[in-house]
Formats: sequence, structure tokens, C-alpha cells
Amino acid sequence: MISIPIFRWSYKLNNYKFSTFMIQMVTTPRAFNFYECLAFLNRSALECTHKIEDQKVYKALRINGKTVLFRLQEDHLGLMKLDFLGTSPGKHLRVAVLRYIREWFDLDRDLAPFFKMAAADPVLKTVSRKYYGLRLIRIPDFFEVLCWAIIGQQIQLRFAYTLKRRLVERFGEKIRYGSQDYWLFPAPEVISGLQPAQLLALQFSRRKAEYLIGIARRVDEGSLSKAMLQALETVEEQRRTLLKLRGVGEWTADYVLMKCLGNPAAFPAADVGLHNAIKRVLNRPVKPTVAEIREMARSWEGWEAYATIYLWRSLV
DNA sequence: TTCCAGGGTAACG
DNA sequence: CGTTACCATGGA
Repeated sequence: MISIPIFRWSYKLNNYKFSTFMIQMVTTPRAFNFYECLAFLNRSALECTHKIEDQKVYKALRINGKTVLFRLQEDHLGLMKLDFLGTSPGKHLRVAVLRYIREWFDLDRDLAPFFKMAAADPVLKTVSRKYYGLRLIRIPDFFEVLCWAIIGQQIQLRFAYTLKRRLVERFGEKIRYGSQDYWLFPAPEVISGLQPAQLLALQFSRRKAEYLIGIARRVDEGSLSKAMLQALETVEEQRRTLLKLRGVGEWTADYVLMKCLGNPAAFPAADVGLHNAIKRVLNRPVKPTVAEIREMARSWEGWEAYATIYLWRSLV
């Protein structure tokens, strides 16, 4: 990872020290298209854990026990420009944010093998060219990815975003900057103390309320964490650990492996969106069966997660 | 009104 | 092991 501190300055606006920016650059790999990633991040107007404005992403983050707000935008020469807003974090924190961003956009992955495979694949051929440079946009926070996956179970994505927004704006923290609020996903210690009725009031189903609170308790008490999963030897062990959780089935387990742990081979094969995307790409009258999809996916081996996100992208 | 959404659990063979 | 009813809600 190369980070280049360019310069630092503060400026005055109306004779008031408005803000201090710490500018840093994030290097980007080959086969990376910032605007394709932006399009994915911008797919719902109801999104609340980041904001996109004028081709720039804004995100609030709690990291190393501190909250920071940053902005990320495309820059020339294969770089992204990172600005910290409202604070000027120390070096340690800046490095942590840079690491977060590399993970968020899956920057440290060589996609050459994926594109080589996809170019010759009947299902992926078109989408891999059309959305070339799109990365697996991850949800690095373990509690957040579990909540988001559970919220999204068996409901339309639009409603899932509505529920997430209610959860975040009711139980999360916010950073105010300028005239805008930037929200942080609720902490597990907050959700673990809730009664199901408090989530039912936000129109969560009773089941989902129970799942979320149960998982929040496990994360809060420390008996479940991302580090714990990462320490396991095999993906199968990771999967088994996730499947033990109430509310986590095959789809959710694979979704977490893909979106949080960044496993490019994780594959939610039963996903309805994936089925619809394949149906459309192949111009079929009906959705393929899971068995057919597994057959199609044989040539995707090792890149199932990337195949999935490119196909999901084609739905919007 | 019916059917489908980026599913999961529990009960049943 | 595979199948099935049930869960809850919003859109088309």
C-alpha cells in the first residue's frame, strides 16, 4: 500500500476557521473504475450509511474508537483523493482509514484472471465488459453486514433500505458537518439492549427483530467477531460458524463471506436477484433452477462472488 | 386480489 | 437428508 501525503492546510471562510483538510491519496489497481463503483454505491436514494454528491462519496466511520468523516473522489493518474472533513486525524487513524478504503473497494485484488475467464463465459461476457472495473464493494463492519443481510431477507431491496434507514436514524449516531448529517451504523451494544417491540415499531418482522437482537448480543459479549472468523483455517469452518447463528442460513452466510470477509469465491447461488439477472442476460422466459446455475458457475470457480456482483449490477 | 421480494426456522417424513 | 407451512410487509 502506497499513501502519499500531499499537503495540509487550513483556510478561513468569513474570517472563521471553517475546517482543516488532510489530503491523502489512495492508489488504485488495474481494472478499477471509480465511477462503476460509485454507480453501485449510488443504487438507492434511501442509502444512509454513505452519501454521494457531485461524484464524491462521503462516509462517517467509527474506527479505533474514534469517529471520522471523510470524502473520496476520483483523481488523475490512477489515484483517489481522500479528504478528512471536520477533523484532522493523526497518522495512526489516517492509516486505519486508508486500510478501510482498500477493503471497502476491494482494491488489493488482481482481477485479471476474472476478466480473462469472464470474457469467454456466455453468462458473464456482456456484463463483465459493460461494467468493467466494478469492484466488490464490501461492508467491512461485521455487525453491519449481518444486520443488512438479515434485513434484506425475503423483502424487496427498496423496503430493505427503508428499514435500514429507520434503524440507523433511530439507534445510530450522526456526525454533523456543514448543513448535513452523516450517520454511523448502530453499535451492537445499542441493539443488544433493545426489546423486539422497539424494532417491530419500525416495521421489522418479529423474526428479524429477534435475529438482530440475538446477533447483537453475541457480538457485544464478544463471542462472535470478524477476527474470530478470519482466524479459522478454512472457509467451511467460517461458514459453519455463521450457520449456527439464528437467522443465518446459506444465503446470509455466503453473503457475509463475500461482502465482509471479501471471499471472491463465496456464492449465494439461491439468490433471487442472481436468478433474475441470469434470466435476463440469457434472454430466457423463466428463471434458471439452482442446479442450472451451479452448472453455469462451474467455470467461475474462485470468482463466484465477482460473477454475482456483476450480474446484480445488471439488474439496476 | 394475487404474487413476488437479494430467506430462515421448525416441523415433518 | 429434502419438503412444507409460516413468517410480515410493500409494490407491481
